[in-house]
Parts: sequence; structure tokens; C-alpha cells
Amino acid sequence: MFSIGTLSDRTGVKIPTIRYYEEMGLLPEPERTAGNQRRYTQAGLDRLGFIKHARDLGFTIESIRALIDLNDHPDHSCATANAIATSQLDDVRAKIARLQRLETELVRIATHCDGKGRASDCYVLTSLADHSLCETAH
Amino acid sequence: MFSIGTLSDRTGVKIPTIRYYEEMGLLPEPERTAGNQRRYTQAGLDRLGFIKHARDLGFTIESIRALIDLNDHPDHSCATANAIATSQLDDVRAKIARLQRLETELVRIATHCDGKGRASDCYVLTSLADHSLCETAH
DNA sequence: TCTTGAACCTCTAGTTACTAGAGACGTTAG
DNA sequence: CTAACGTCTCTAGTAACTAGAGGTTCAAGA
Ligand SMILES: [Zn+2]
Ligand SMILES: [Zn+2]
Ligand SMILES: [Zn+2]
Ligand SMILES: [Zn+2]
Repeated sequence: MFSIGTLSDRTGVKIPTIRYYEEMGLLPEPERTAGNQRRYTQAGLDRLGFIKHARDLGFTIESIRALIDLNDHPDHSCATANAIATSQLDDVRAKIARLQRLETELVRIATHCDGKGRASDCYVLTSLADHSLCETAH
Repeated sequence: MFSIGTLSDRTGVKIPTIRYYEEMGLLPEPERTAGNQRRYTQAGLDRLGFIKHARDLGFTIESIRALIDLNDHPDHSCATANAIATSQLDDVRAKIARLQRLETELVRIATHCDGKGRASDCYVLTSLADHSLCETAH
């Protein structure tokens, strides 16, 4: 049996976050000692590792809830898991695309200002005031 | 003089968000009608456009506050504006790099599952449970 | 001038995924 | 047995909004 601190050390998930996951229904309520402290089994540790990995890959709590549910029902079809992963990939790609457009504009903005002028003719401020200077939609 | 709804229509910023910006100190408190409704000048409209553009480029409220402050002091050095823009660019690049690592893993995960199997041997679930299958740190 | 419907007002609370802190209690090594 | 550290619950705070309730004001047409 592991204490919450041990779980935290082994997974890198902070203690309040573990309690938060429990409250959100991602982790089942563990056993308690006579003094009311949480005690986890190996299964609890494994599940927390699963959650942590999914969070690191950007899945939402909501998605993880569904994925865990599938994990708990091995006989179900994995269509939902596939849909969640695919949609997560789409999300990530959309975010990358948006950030790359921002990068384009920010490079332009940052390179046209050396930080040594006056605010009145600073390219950073000018281009924030005028979107028509931008090369992309964003 | 423009009503808040007109400002919203012209900038694409929603009405509650305009009020929020005012509360955050990004927009000065505008004049009011006898009936207590906000009435903006062209300067107010321009400033909201500035804020909107900066938000679209990912600057935080905190950064925008500093940028506006510079805009209001044309004689100041633009070093701060340069620093803010450069740091924003660094942020964006760091986010892109992270998302690209996630993309790598998600492509692997999504392509190894066709969504037609059982949860018990679904590659999505397997690889969420086991980070050692990953190609990158993330 | 009156009316009516759209626009506006303030205030509270909810969103996401945590994080921080207070004050009290439990556990364990020496 | 006691000191030091771990853990408990609960509340509130973070960023940047968004939604809704319940009430008031504005503007245009009859
Ligand atoms: Zn400059
Ligand atoms: Zn632009
Ligand atoms: Zn599958
Ligand atoms: Zn991994």
C-alpha cells in the first residue's frame, strides 16, 4: 500500500492534483487508514500513471474519463478511443498551425524593433495598432 | 460617440469582454449617458482594436497593460516593448516545439489503432499506459 | 407623445486544470 | 514518547473570459 506522497513521488503528479483527480472521478476513492489517510494499491498507481501520461499528451480530463472507462471495459469496441485520439491530433495540429502564423507575425514585429528607439515610433506598438501590416490572418 | 454594442460589432470583441477589459484597467472608464450607459470616443475604439490585436497574437493582459502604458508615453524608450515581443515569440516557439512532439506521438498512436478492435488490445490505451513506447520526451 | 423591443446595466457564478495556504490531525524513526 | 514530517479538509486564487438573472434605458415608429 502506498501513501499519497509515494504516489506523487513515483508519478510526478503533485499531491493536491491527485486529490483533484479523485474528486473529478478519474481515480477511485482509495482505502483509508484508521487515521483517515489514503492508501493506494498498485492498480491505483498504474491508473495515476495512465492519467499523467494522457495529460502530458494534452488530453482533457473529460477525454481521460472516457478512456479510463474503456480501459475498465476490455470487451467494448475501441472506436471511442480512436475518435478521441484522432480528435486530439486534429486539435494539436490546429494549434500548431495557429501558433506558426503567430510566429510569422512576431518575428516580423520583433525584428523591426531594436528596443533602442522611442515608443512613439516603435514598430512593435505600430503593428499592434494596425493589423493590415500583418502577413497572415490570425 | 459609440455604444458598447457598436464597439463590439466593429472590433469583434464581445460586450462582456469589453467590460472585463475596463475592469482590468486596459480600457479607461468611458463617459456615460444620463441613463448610465457607456459612450466611447474614437480613441476608445482604437484602443480596443489595439487590445484585440495583441490578444489575437497571444499577448497576456499583463503584457498588454505594459504596452498600452508605453503607447501612452511616446517619449519613453521602447526597450520594454521589444522585451515583451521577444519573450512572446520565445513562448510561441516553445509551445510549437512541445506541440510538435505531441503530434509525433499522437500520429503514432492514432495510426496504430483503426477503431475496430476491442479495448483490451487497443493501441491507444496500451500506449497511454506505457510511456516507454513513446519516441520523444514530452 | 407614447409604446415597444432591442440594447444596456450590475452582479454572481461557472469554465479548465490545477495551486496555495490555513489550521488541525496522523505516522514513524529514534 | 516525542519531534518532525506527512496528510487531512476546506477555502480561495489563477487566466481570460462567458452565461444568466433581473432590472433599466434608448431609439424609432404609430
Ligand atoms: Zn521598438
Ligand atoms: Zn494582425
Ligand atoms: Zn484501438
Ligand atoms: Zn509518452
